Amino acid sequence: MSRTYSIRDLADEFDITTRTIRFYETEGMLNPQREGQTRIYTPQDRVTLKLILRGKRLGLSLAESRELIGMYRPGLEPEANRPQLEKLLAVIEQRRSHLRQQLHDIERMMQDLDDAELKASEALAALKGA
Amino acid sequence: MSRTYSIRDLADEFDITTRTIRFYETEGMLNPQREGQTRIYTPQDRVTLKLILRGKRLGLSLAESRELIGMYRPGLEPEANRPQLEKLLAVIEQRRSHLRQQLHDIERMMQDLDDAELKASEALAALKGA
DNA sequence: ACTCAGGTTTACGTTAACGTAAAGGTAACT
DNA sequence: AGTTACCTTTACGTTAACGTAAACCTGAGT
Repeated sequence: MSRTYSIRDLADEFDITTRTIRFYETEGMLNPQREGQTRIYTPQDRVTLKLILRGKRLGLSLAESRELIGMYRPGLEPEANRPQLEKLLAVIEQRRSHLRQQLHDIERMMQDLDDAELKASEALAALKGA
Repeated sequence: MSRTYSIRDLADEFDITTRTIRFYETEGMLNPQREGQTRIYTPQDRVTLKLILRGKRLGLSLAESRELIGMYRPGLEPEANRPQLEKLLAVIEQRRSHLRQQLHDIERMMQDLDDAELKASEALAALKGA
């Protein structure tokens, strides 16, 4: 019922190359259906791709993204066993702490940029005045 | 007057290898003094290194960090010319927008992690109950 | 004199994440 | 039939940011 996407559809929407999408497939992150040779992507695939790219923007490796994305795949061993789940929680906590560190860095960086911008525009103003 | 640092001091403090520090030097980001062969680092150098690493945590390339750090070097052409300053402001604005995007991504990621954590601990609880 | 723990240069190796051809299939115009 | 516009696989190339190893110096301790 729900619509499907060509590889170009997704490449254009997310502003990446088709090569990139095929690469993610060889890395086992996507498994599109085939119509003959041609790849056909479901909305599910599209969501997965979106998650990969979001992770990428945050500096995660593909391997790391794969770990996190694994959790969003329903029906992939619903009765996951305890050790796996516990490891999962650990990963989550570690990731969260990483994000906190990033937030902190961003705050300080923003502050530094404020200072820099101030200095720069002051210097510009001084030049105009001269 | 102010103290100095050996390459090991800095490597230990920031938990990186000496190779990394030397690499940053060949990339023109550090210029320590020499005492014979041996490198001697000033507090200034230490700050520069700190900025490099902060940028790295945020996913900046060394080239990008170098651009930003250039602004913090006092006495390096105090009467910087207009085009340079204007480009600088542009870089800052672009960087700021990138950081905003990252903040957004982090928020959504955190939210997703919240959901995932909930699911995981629910699954764990269910297992314990069984 | 010897060792040893630091430092140094030089240079080749490595990994991730794709880029970039090359060579070819297929469906649809014209 | 020819060209256009997609898609495909295969495979070698590339860049950043270091790792790793070899071969060497050098001052401090024994």
